[in-house]
Amino acid sequence: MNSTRALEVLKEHGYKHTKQREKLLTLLDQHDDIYVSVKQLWEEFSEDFPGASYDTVYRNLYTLADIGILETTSLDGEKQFRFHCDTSDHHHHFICTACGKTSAIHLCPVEDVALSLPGHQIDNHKFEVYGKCPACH
Amino acid sequence: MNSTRALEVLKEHGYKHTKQREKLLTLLDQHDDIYVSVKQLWEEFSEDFPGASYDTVYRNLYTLADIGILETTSLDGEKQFRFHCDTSDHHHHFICTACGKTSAIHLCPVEDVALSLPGHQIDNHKFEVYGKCPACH
DNA sequence: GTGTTAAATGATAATGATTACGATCTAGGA
DNA sequence: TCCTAGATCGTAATCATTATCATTTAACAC
Ligand SMILES: [Mn+2]
Ligand SMILES: [Mn+2]
Ligand SMILES: [Zn+2]
Ligand SMILES: [Zn+2]
Repeated sequence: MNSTRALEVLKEHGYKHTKQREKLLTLLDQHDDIYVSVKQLWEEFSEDFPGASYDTVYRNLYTLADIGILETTSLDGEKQFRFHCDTSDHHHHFICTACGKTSAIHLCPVEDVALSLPGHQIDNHKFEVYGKCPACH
Repeated sequence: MNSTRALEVLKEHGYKHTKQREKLLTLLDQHDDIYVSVKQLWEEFSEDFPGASYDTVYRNLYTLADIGILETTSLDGEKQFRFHCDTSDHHHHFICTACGKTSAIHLCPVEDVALSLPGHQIDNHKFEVYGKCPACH
């Protein structure tokens, strides 16, 4: 996923094309494969839009996540955002706790787990590996 | 882990035996294998200690987690606590989103993942499966 | 291009979880 | 019993998230 495609998806969902959304998507493009917090995006956003409402950044990030453009995780009780992966296969991520950079993990144990939990209805799951990426350690 | 053993561990770490801590551990005993929020524990706690400080419950839960008596997770941005499992084997949990009840998952993919991530330093990982337990669905 | 309108933004405040702090109380040892 | 470090209480600060409403603007019809 990238900002150009994201603007199309926004339009498909009936959302307007605003300067603010374009800027936000550009920022997300610059953090490719990296989880970024609302606060950091708002700070970078504010350089172009001084006095921008925090809520505008916050609300748009949640909108983008809602329609599948972004994916999210929570680190230290703070929500983080990044473009949704393009690959069609189900996978998970290694997340660098220093820079937020992610690496794909093409291995998911949830199918095997389901077999070992008879009577349980599995709705979703979370598998994340944390550490330092090659550049950070 | 249970309240009796927990009181011993507290003493081993130089913490005092207080009525409040005893009550808190009793409450945790009553929620065996179930994740409970600070708020819920504080409400139950307040029945015996009207006007109890929220901070007392909160601080003690974090103390107990620090010294390995409790384990924690975060659901909807709210921290949840339960007694640490007695089993010595590394494992993960299915968590019922209706009642908090957990079931052990004796399967961890992190070793295999490490092999597929050369150059990455792996510090920790999270694997949780969510859904409805047999009693709730 | 002009006007219309629903959506988006800005400004600000409310909420809820977490954390901090000083005064008071108390467990546990001398 | 007395002393004191640690624990609790009462209260407030902090931080992320969410809500509200007046103002602005993108998209569309004319
Ligand atoms: Mn990916
Ligand atoms: Mn367990
Ligand atoms: Zn998976
Ligand atoms: Zn594991």
